[in-house]
Amino acid sequence: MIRLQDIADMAGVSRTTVSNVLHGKTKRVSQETIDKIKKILEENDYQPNIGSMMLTGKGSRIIGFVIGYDYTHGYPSTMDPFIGQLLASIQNQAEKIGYYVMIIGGSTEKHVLEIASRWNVDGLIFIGYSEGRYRELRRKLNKKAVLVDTYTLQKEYDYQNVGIDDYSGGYQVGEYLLEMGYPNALYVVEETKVLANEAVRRLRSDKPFAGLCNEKRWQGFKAAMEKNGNFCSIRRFIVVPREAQLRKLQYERMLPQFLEAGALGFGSDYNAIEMINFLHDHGIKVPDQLSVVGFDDCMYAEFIRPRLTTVRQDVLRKGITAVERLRRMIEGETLPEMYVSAPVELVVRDSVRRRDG
Amino acid sequence: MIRLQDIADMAGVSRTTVSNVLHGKTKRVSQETIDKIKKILEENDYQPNIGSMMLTGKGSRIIGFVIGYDYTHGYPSTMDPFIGQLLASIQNQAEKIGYYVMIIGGSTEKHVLEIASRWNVDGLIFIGYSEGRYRELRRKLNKKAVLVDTYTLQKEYDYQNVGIDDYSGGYQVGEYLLEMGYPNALYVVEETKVLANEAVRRLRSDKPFAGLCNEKRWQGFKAAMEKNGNFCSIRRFIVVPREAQLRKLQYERMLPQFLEAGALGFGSDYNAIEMINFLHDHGIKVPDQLSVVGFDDCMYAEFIRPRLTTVRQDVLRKGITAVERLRRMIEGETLPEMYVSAPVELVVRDSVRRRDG
DNA sequence: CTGAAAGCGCTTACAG
DNA sequence: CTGAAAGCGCTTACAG
Repeated sequence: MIRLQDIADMAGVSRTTVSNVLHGKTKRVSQETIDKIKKILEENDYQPNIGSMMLTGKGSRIIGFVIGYDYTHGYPSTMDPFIGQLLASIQNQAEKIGYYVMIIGGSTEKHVLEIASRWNVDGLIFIGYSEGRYRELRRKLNKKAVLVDTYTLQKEYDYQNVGIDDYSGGYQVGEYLLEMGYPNALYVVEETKVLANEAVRRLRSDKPFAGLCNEKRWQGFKAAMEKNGNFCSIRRFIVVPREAQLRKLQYERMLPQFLEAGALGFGSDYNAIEMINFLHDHGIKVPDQLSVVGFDDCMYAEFIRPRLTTVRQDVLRKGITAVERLRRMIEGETLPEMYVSAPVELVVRDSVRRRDG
Repeated sequence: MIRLQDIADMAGVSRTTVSNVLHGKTKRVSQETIDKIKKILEENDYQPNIGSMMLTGKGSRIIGFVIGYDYTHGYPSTMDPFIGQLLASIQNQAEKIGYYVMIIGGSTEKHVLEIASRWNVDGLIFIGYSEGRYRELRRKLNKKAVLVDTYTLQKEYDYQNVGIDDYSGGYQVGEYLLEMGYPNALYVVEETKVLANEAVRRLRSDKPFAGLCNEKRWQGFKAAMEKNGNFCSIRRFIVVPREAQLRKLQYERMLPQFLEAGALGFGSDYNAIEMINFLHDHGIKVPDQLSVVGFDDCMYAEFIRPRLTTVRQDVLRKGITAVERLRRMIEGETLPEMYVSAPVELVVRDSVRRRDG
């Protein structure tokens, strides 16, 4: 490794001057010296030692990617195509702007805290964190942060939310199913820690609330269903267990109810695909006997037969935006808006059939 | 953050002594002092500053996870369920033993080199690297390394390969298809950089070779097909493009050939699933008209209809083993074997039908 | 048995 | 306009 000292030697100046040029503190350095040093820096592809940077409190250029849940759909989270794609996108963008991504298994706050302070990360990106959980952490950790797919009520400017317009996504699903003749369609979502606790309580009271994306989706769905003056009861919001076996059991129990409703909106493609196969195994034809809509438009949505009607979100863009916003915060900018929501779009394929008469 | 100095102050000793206790250099420290210091260390949950550790050349506790390809199946690699699961497993295990995982987009060697030396990583885990590419890197970078799913011919002890028994996997597929009445089955694999270049050349000459897992699988497949004295030509090894559109074109072109063969073994579940749907769209029934076998047993293998017959590999275990071996190398152990291959097992489901007569 | 001191590669307030 | 020196938190050879 080439050191600052080496550069200084080559240029015939002191380390101080090189450092000053490096940091743009060039007010009182001659143009000649600047040019000379810059050239040498270039030629030698100088990279400051990270250990030193950390020690001198100049940040680490590390972005911690905190995954708030260990398992989704009963599999390790990073297996989830959505998380995988998001991570790919974040990693890619970070690399482009000279940051490094360190993965933090975020299931326990203590752990996040420990890694973040030990590594002196410059910023954090959270996925799968509720506002409450984040605030808990926030009190003990003063870092720039971007939350992905978390909805907040309070207005604060030390963190940001990057998401998609989940409400609109849910709304589009609701509207479409209504139009296709399913005024009693259900909305099915996999349980998260949040949903399992406080959120459900708040949901039951039909009051406005914040939480994870799935709840927003339901709210949109509900609003669409109610647009002609009908009431869409909270009972049509079905929360199913995270564990695959238990989920299957619940599906079996609720099958008559599903068939009566005629159509199901899902919070994820994964669950929608799972349902399509579950129904296949029970001799029930999709969409002839039951219509199904997903969310995400993951790569398997086009694979499954019938091809899945779903809501497309641009995960790659989400990752890029998250990194970009975080970078700006790290560099000291104050961003005007708290939320960034990318638009979503219903992709109609073959898993919904218009109800007769 | 609590510093070494703070601990020393509390114990009423010097930093040196604390450091000595920390590193087990306790030959000439009184038991009393040791106990006292250890207790304080515990109580304060002391964690040495990483920047200092890096600066004093004591390693970084970083494991670089190098992903050798940007895209698989035309999607970002970390979206691939296999990579995702492997990453999850590595991350988990690393966290358990106090290491940290940094992702390195490994498509260019220069980049890997730069990050590895700048961060002074303790070790590297490579996925999707050919032996040739790794050796190239190896000359400029002296780090402990574990290669996942790369097969090597040379015997060296400064790196390790962790894989599954791909040969056996291919063999099991070949044997099964033979037994089910398909002596002319084909083996279909997605192109990699290696396959596109040197390996194909070597393959054509039917000589022994090293490369990525897919080639081993084909070798096993071929051996099984040849066990009754028949010859299995290299022409039955079909390499298809990485780009989805091109792949589809090739499938269309080769469809008559596929149907004549009656059965296809695939190098990955992804490609097998893709084929099942491709066939569905062309009105061809699986397994009635064409039998299909996958590889990996990913979570979608049970989802697709017909459920996919495939080779199961234990990806989680692979990740754990990779980290464990790397740790031992980092700690200075010399490991006796170069290869670790986990066994694989054919999982028979519904995508192969016995050929009549 | 224990501690003072030098050094890792950088930054920055300060002196010239 | 430029550089000598102190300091970040740790390790380690060395002196006592």
